[in-house]
Amino acid sequence: MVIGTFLFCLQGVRGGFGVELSRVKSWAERLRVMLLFHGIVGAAVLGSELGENMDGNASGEESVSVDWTTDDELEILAEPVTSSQPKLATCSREAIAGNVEASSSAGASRVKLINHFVGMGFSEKLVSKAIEEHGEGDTESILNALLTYSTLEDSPEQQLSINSDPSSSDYNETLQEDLSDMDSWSEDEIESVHYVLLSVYNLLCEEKHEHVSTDKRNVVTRSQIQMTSENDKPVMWQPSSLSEKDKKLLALANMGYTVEEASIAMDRCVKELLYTVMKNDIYAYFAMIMYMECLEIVAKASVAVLTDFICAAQMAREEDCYLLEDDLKPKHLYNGNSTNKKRKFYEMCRKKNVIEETIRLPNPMIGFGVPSQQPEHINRSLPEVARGPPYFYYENVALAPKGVWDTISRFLYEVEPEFVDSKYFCATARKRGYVHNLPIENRFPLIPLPPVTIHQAFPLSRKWWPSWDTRDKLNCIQTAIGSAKLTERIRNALERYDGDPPETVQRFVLEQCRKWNLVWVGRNKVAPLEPDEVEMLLGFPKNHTRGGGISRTDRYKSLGNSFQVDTVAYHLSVLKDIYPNGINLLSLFSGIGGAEVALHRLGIKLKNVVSVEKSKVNRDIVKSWWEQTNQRGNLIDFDDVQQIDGERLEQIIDSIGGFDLVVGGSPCNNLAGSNRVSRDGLEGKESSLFYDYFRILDLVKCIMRSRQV
DNA sequence: AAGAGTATGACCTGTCCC
DNA sequence: GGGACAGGTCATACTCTT
Repeated sequence: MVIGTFLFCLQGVRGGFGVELSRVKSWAERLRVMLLFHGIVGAAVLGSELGENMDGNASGEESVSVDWTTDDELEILAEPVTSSQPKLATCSREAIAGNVEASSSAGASRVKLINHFVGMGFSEKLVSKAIEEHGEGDTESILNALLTYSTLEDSPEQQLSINSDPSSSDYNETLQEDLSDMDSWSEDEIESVHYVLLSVYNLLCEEKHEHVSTDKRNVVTRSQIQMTSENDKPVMWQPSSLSEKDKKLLALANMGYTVEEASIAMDRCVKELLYTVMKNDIYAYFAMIMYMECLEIVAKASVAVLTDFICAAQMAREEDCYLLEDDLKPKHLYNGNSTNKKRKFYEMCRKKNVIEETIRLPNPMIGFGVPSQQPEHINRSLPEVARGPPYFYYENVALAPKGVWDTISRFLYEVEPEFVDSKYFCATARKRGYVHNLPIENRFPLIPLPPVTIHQAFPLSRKWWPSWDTRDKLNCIQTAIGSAKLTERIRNALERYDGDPPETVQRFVLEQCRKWNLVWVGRNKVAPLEPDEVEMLLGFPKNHTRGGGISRTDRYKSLGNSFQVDTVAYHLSVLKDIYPNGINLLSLFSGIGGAEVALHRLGIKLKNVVSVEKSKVNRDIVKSWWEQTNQRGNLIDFDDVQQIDGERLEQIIDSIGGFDLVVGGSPCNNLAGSNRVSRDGLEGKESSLFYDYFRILDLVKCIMRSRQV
């Protein structure tokens, strides 16, 4: 049974090395099956989320438009629900539960209890037996009994008898197919896959021990695998399949490391990589991609890399504790010591070429060109799957933690991000990455061209601008402004001197001016930008965010989170010729409507705009702008991207005839360098909404494709 | 209660120098 | 090549004021 389940998964592992969507989707189901099978409740929730997130249908029904079951899944789903195999039971929990309910003559509570355990992956027969032995009241004893039964069934002899059971012939066929497929695997491939799956499994067991007592289950630990005496042979792992690992351990031992050190290092190598995958709140696609990366990395890991891990492990041991040994809370990845380790880990991997070279930011940051400058070489070829319609346009901060843009690009159909600093368009810097499938020829800028220097933007400030402040561009506009206390301190520091202040004072003042984007508004007086000045710099109409119940602080916040309109408009300008009659726009994370304003200013008619924005204040700003600009199209707004599921999208697409453009800049909170508290990367609370952008975009593509057929 | 003010680093990159 | 250094960053949590 266990062998079958693992082989079932292994087949997926092998198929999952690429990023082809159907394989990833297939994988999610496989992982869910594995997790459910092992009764790891919390992790199984993750597994089930994988499926739900993929078709955007939380009810668990298959979306018409998304076919994420591959042939082999369909085969398994078709298997009889009365099979005694937990693997089968987990494929359709609802179906099984219904079957159990219908066939059982027990009372309601008993049916519920049976459903509960069947839903965890145990067969109805075993569950009934366990309940009879332990009564309905003691669920823990029932669970332990079920786990014990499973352990007994896992022995090869038992496995044989189960497989010979006529009622499980379908399962038998599947298993044989899996086995035959394995014949074509290389030894290294099998070894790597075994090893990683084992690590995932053990890690899950460690993390979830509060739910399931591991000592009563057939958990094969690393120590068990290393046992070589006859009595201690692992139940489910053939020693031959681990020879490569043993060779590595031996090589490390020969280099003077103890077997324990080598073993721990190998464990940590995988655990470090897999840590992110194991958090329950992580989104499915990311988890799957990370998982596949782990497999690849470990498969490629050389002895030299592992020696580095031993060094890291030794260093870690000298310190208080290692995050993955003692505490698996996410925050530990982002505090002092662990971040250093993480960095060391990445550095080591990069040195050893274990991790592929990450996307690097261009210098100058002009993407595929800005009005005043063109890069020397443009190498742009879109993968077939990425081509529109619909066109898509995704934006986020360029200076995100390492690896974030690689992930974003990988999800968005392997399209290379275009990194552009808005200082080439206006008087303020704004380094952003844009992933889009738009043509890049024949772009044109918005007219009139905005001021591109501070003095052009704020001519009145020239009078007060000291010669030693050499700035001609402002830094990135953020969500908070410099305080009055700070500007007062600066004034006090400068008023002590008649002429130019000493260099130390100049340096202090300049540093603060750069940090807080202060401009000179009088003799010795600096001040933060006013909200309307920020609106102008970012390309919005004056007073765009003013009034209607929005506070000054909120204006800064909304503007700080917005697009730079001229930059975005330059990229979107190519749509004007493609859609002379206007476009249907899906705008996710609309904010104050940067994309809408850009398209409007380009003269591209907005036929139907579906706008999704959480902040009511921002939604009101867009609504107000929509009315003031006398738009003739329809503005439909939603407040949460997670409400947008396949069904709703189908309705919208059927009524408006499809989207021409899907725009979105997902939250950057957990990516932005200014965040000192929760710069958690793409898996952060807000920034993980990127996966909703991808989910919705992918749904739109699928639905529109299905409508064309 | 809402708005405004304030203190709170770390990560990443580029540059310089040895 | 690598170490030191400088600059820049779509923020957050708490406290104070109105």
